[in-house]
Parts: sequence; structure tokens; C-alpha cells
Amino acid sequence: MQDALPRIPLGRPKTLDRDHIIKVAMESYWRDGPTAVSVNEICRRADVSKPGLYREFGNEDGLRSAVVQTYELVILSQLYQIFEDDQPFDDVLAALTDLVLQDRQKIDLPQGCLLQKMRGCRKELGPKTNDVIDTTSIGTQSRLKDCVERAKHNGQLSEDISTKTAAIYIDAQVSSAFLLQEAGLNKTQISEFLNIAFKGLK
Amino acid sequence: MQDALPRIPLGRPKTLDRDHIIKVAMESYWRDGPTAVSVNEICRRADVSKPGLYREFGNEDGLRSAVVQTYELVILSQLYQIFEDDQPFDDVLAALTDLVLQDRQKIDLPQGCLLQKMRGCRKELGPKTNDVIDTTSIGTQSRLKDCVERAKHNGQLSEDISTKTAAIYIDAQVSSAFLLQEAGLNKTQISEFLNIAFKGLK
DNA sequence: ATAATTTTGTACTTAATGGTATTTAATAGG
DNA sequence: CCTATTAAATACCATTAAGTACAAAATTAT
Repeated sequence: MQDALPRIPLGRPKTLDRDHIIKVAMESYWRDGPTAVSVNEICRRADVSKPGLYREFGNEDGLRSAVVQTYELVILSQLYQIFEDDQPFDDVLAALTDLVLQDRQKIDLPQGCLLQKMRGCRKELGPKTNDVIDTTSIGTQSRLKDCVERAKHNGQLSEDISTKTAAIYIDAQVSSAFLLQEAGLNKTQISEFLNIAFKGLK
Repeated sequence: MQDALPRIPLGRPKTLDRDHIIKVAMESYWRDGPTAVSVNEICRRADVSKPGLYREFGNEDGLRSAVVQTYELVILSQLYQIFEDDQPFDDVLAALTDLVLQDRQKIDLPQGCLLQKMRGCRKELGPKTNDVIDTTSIGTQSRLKDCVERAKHNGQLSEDISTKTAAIYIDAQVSSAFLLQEAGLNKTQISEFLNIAFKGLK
């Protein structure tokens, strides 16, 4: 079979920038809170008409779920990289600390973790968004569990702690560190905090 | 000077039950989220007229700040009791675990910690509420610090960890445990989690 | 040209929000 | 009984929310 030639579409050409809307919405939800920014406000910030946005995402739930998906793809991938790199477990924990401590303002990104913020107000979010939150959380957990399993296998982590609990524990500590950072703690304090937390794993 | 006799007030007698409104609002914010319930809805749930509520609390910010104050008085007092009881540090940590694990449904209270939920969306709350959140947080921290200092003095806790960091750490771990509980983890898992977390202090 | 097709934004709807002006009800004192 | 005083709720306000009907604009095909 021959490949179909790129068909020139009929009608008015597209100008609506879906990725741009997602980017603006992501930063808005991330910085101001997932329930603190209205669709109206996002339209204003992204300089897009409301029907344009609704055509693309269906409804608010569609927009928010698209945002979470993009967040996993663009932001959480850094985290996944750490889990997948085959390095000593201590280095993994150090890399996690570095990730939390990296200066967000320099790269113009909001503080904290959007997924965590979404989880915090999930009752106020729609079903689709809740689904994406769940699958993303499960994705993170499963990667973390693989990492923990590997560490156990290499004798870098005690077998006493169940893999699931260890994964939940590490995730929770990183989340706490993000929260404390947003509350205004300095790098030294965050570092000290994670030090104590990760000591419990040894 | 002579004590003034109890003056009988003129006019229509009061029937508005301030404490009842606070109770209803507290449970609403706690269960559904501090920004998820409108003043209208609270009026409905408390069976009170809107001007009645506004007369009593001024505005939404006034209601929310009153709720947080009551929360400290009624709920956090249990926590404060643990910090103030002069018991071995290990017992303090065990008592904290018990507090998290107590069955909230039996006593018909929502899960999690309202103060923590308020902190999570503080940008969406008014200035008065933010003030009360801050003073309450400081109050908790200061009691925790006293408790930590005592433990250090009695040789039950290493002097290596700064008192402030230890206090922040313990508070964060309890908060995490509450969150995990809300996410559906069972008692065994929560217990295991706090076990690991508190191990880091030893 | 003009018709067909697709994308676009103006302007609207309905419902809810936080907040209040105003009237009505209930009491005490003269 | 009438007035002053206090507390109550009805009914309203402006604003904003999420979501949409519809006509104008921009293109290709005829």
C-alpha cells in the first residue's frame, strides 16, 4: 500500500494553539491552585476565546485532565529519570534531594508539585481529572517500586520494609519537602529534613 | 466598685447560635475542603439566614478564621495534650501514632487535619484566616519544640538534630500520615509509615 | 464568482457567588 | 398602649462562574 499524500484540509486554517493553552493552564493551576483559576481567567491569560478552549477540551474537566497528562510528560519525567537510572540507592535519594532543591525561579516554574496540589483538592475536580490523577499516581508508584526492588536486590536497602510502603514513604517525603519549601524553609532546612527522613530507610 | 448587675438587654432576644454555625462550618470545611463550600451552603446546612451569619462573622473571612480558632481549641488541644504530658519521647511518638489511627468515623469527625487543608489553599483564603492559620501553626510548633527540648534534656533524643527541624519534621510526618489515611491506606500501612519516619529521629 | 467547508470569536444563558438594604418580629420601659 | 431598641429573615444586588448559539471569516473546490 502507498502512503496517503498529506491532504490539504478544506476550510479555514487552524490557528488555535492547544499546547499554549495547556502550558498557560498548567502554570496557572500550579502557581495559584487547581481550583483557584477559572476557565475565564485562563482564556484571558492564554489570549484565547472561550468557545475555542471549549472546542478543544470539551469542558473544564477535559482541560484539567489534559494539564495533568502534560505535567506527567514534561515535569514528572525528570523524576522518572532518577528512578530509572541504574545508580546506587543513596545516589537516588541524593538526586531526589537535588531535584527538590533546584531553583525553580531561575527556570521560571512554580514551586511545589502540581500533582500533589491536585490530589489535595480532588473532590472539587471532575471525574476525568481524577482518573488521570490516579493513573499518574500509579505510574509514579510503580516506577518507584521498581527502583526500590532494584535497591533491595543489590543489597542497598533492607528487605524488612515492604516495597510498597517504601515507595509510598519516599513519595510522601518528597511531597513534604516541596510543601515545606513553599512554606518558606531554606535549602539547608529542606536538606536536613530529607536527611532525617531518608535515614529511616537505612 | 460594685459589680454591675446582669443587665437585661432591650429588644428582641437572641436566638442565633454562633457555636452551632461554627460547628457546621468546621465540619463542612474539614470534610469537603475549605474552598469547596460556599457561605450559602453553610447557611443551608446550619439552617441560619445569610444576614444572620454575616451579622455574627462580618464576612467569609471572619467565619473561616473563627472556625480555625475553634479547631485549635477543640481539636488541636488533643495534640497539645500529648506534647505537654511529661512522658518519655518514645511514648510521645507512640501517642501521635495512636492519635492518627483513632477511628474518626466512630466519633463522627472528618478525616485528615483541617489546619493542614487550610494551609494547602491559603492563597484562596482571606487575610484574617491567614493570620489565624499562622498563629495556630506557630502555637503548634512552639509546643512541639518544648517537647523536643525536654526529650533532648532527658537524653531521649540526639542533640544532633536542631530543635526547630525536629519539630517541623514531626509535624510534617503526622500530616503525611493523615494524608495517606485519607488516600485509603489501612492502619497497618500508616503505622509502618510512621515507624520508618520516626526511626530517622533515633 | 460562488458554493462548500471548516475555524473562529461575539454575545449570550443560566446558575451560583459573596454581600446587603429593608422590612418585620419580639421584647422592655414609660 | 405606644415607643424605643434589638434581632431576625425576605428579597434583592452586582459579579462571576461554566458553558453555548450563532454568525462572521478564511480557506479549497467548482
